Amino acid sequence: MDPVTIKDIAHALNLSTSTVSRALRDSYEISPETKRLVMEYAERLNYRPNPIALSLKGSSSKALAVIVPQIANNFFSQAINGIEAIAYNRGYHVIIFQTHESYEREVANVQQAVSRRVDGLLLSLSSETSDVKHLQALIDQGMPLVLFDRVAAELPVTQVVADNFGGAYAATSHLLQTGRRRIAHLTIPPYLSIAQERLAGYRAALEQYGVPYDENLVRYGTFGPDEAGPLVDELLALSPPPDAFFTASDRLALGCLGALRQRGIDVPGQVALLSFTNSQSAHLLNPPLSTVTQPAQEIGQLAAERLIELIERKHKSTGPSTMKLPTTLVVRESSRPLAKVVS
Amino acid sequence: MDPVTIKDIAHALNLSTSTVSRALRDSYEISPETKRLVMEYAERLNYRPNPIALSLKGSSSKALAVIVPQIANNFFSQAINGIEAIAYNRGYHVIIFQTHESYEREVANVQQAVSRRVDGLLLSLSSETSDVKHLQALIDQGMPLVLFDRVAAELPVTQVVADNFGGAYAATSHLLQTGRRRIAHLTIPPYLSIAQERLAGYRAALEQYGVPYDENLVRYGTFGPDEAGPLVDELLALSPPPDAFFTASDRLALGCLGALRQRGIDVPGQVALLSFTNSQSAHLLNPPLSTVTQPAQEIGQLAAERLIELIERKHKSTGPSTMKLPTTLVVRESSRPLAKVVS
DNA sequence: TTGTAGGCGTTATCAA
DNA sequence: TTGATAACGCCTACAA
Repeated sequence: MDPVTIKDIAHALNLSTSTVSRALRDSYEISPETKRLVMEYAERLNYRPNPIALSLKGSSSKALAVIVPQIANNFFSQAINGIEAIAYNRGYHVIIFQTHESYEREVANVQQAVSRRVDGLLLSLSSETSDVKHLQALIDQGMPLVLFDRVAAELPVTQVVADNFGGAYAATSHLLQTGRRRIAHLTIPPYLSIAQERLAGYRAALEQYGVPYDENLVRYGTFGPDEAGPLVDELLALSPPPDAFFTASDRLALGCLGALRQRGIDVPGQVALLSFTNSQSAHLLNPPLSTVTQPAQEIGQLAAERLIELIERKHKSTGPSTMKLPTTLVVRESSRPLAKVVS
Repeated sequence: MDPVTIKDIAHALNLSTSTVSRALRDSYEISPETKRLVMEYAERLNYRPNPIALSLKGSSSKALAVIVPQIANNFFSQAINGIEAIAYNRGYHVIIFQTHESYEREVANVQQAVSRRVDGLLLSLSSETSDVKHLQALIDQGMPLVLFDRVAAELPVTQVVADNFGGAYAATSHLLQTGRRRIAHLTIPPYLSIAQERLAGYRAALEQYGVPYDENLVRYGTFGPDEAGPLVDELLALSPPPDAFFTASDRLALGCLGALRQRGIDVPGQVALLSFTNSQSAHLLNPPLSTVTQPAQEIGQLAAERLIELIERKHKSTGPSTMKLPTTLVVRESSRPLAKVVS
């Protein structure tokens, strides 16, 4: 049972394809009688316009591309969730691409998305990406584009991010307030906008408390497997060693916590641990992990909304802007009451 | 800068579109000289065939649809990861659809996938789905289809699953071996194949140990938020109350653990907890959670491999089959050494 | 060895 | 109010 086409309907009803096409789109130039006939028949045969043909014809494809480094990552899977929710409501489909943190794959994915004639792109940069010419080209072509989370401020497009500076500032401040002075920062590759902002927030808090910045305390992970252990060892070998860890991701936090416990270090007695995270089980960890949470789903939703706005009324474009969503600091150290601070 | 088409190349080189088309496909009937000319020019202009036109033409679209209940779920995001890896290597793209556990959306998504002319579908049933006519129709149309994880044995298609029976049997046996006798089973909706198989494994282990099956000890969740608490309360109100919980998912395990701790119940002293899970941090929980792990990524990979096989050589189809991948029981109770049992 | 024509499903333009 | 035709980008008989 091949899909029903306009041609089938035209044939069956002894009409021309153009008449059927117009009837289906409820055109004013078709008689009510013909419309009824066509509509009913189409309904009965469960006619669905072929989106491929529509795309080829040059109108919209009703598809959005989402390009992320990794799906199997709480932040991104939650963000995609938000994107998909909005897209679905507005009649768009979502085609997902993963870059696996590779610049090459990012470029290839962008090309593919374009040749698939998506109506717009949502993108979060790979950690390898420092050159954004491929995105500039996209913008020059007039392709609707919204960046989220890992963005490139120099690009004239809408960007949706969490308040990474504020979150890192709040996190570091909290550690300082509870008496920590040697705060290690275990973070993600330094090209990334979010890494830079978090580092800036961390430094700002240190400065505020008159604690000198020590670059030895900052280490960059690479998304490799089991990378936290060695980095933790390096940090513990410093003298004096850190009395707190501020990590920039779920993965680093879990790796760090595992490494610390394996080495018999009391958390948070000897060393405190606080992390950016989107994991659902931070409060069930041993010890419960204090966290800075990004509103992943909301970021996805907002980004998708902006993109669809851009697509559907390119003319009255309000121009690019950067949207910062607040992060939430949740303190879960067993010794103190549960507290929330919104940055 | 509009994308370059065959027509552009033909025009520039004073050739016909068919000659260019054939030259690009390295057809034997084109002179080496012309081929070189065309190839070089195409290269220079960075020509890429328009996949939309190709799809419309009726050949393959080089796209696969993946339909899952939820992306923001460790099992599925890891499975998609595996799918995407295989698909990418074989030159396919992945279009992802979420059903949000809704039968209606599942049907709609299948339709959409078909009208997007995907070359094949990978699907994991929604928890609402009991009627699989929409899939039977797909099969009748000759559309390549592979089911994974949540499958429907009655459909004559390739199915890729974890050994849910074996995993549940191993898990329950372990709890019985450690002296538990009132083992509650907190699981997912009963329509799902995996729920049934896990229940069967649970029952088989009980029988093996001569422990009578008590249906009061089995409760079904519905993927709602915060649903574990009430279910845990109901179970604890039984007399005698359970001395162990065997949960069927990450979500239920975390909900259950949270509920138990909130109620001041010692885990695993008073009540043991063991779960099917794909979370990365089970060993960092308090207490470390013993788990049965599904090879999510491998399931995705295998399913994608099978699907692509099906697509690329429909003729010598080897017929539908069910593939069961082993699960792994990891015991992490603080009182005993780390052990692994493969089912 | 190369070119011409038709078609995939749809819409837009122009004619009837 | 309806129909014929061309076009989107590509491929493939069939003709030259």
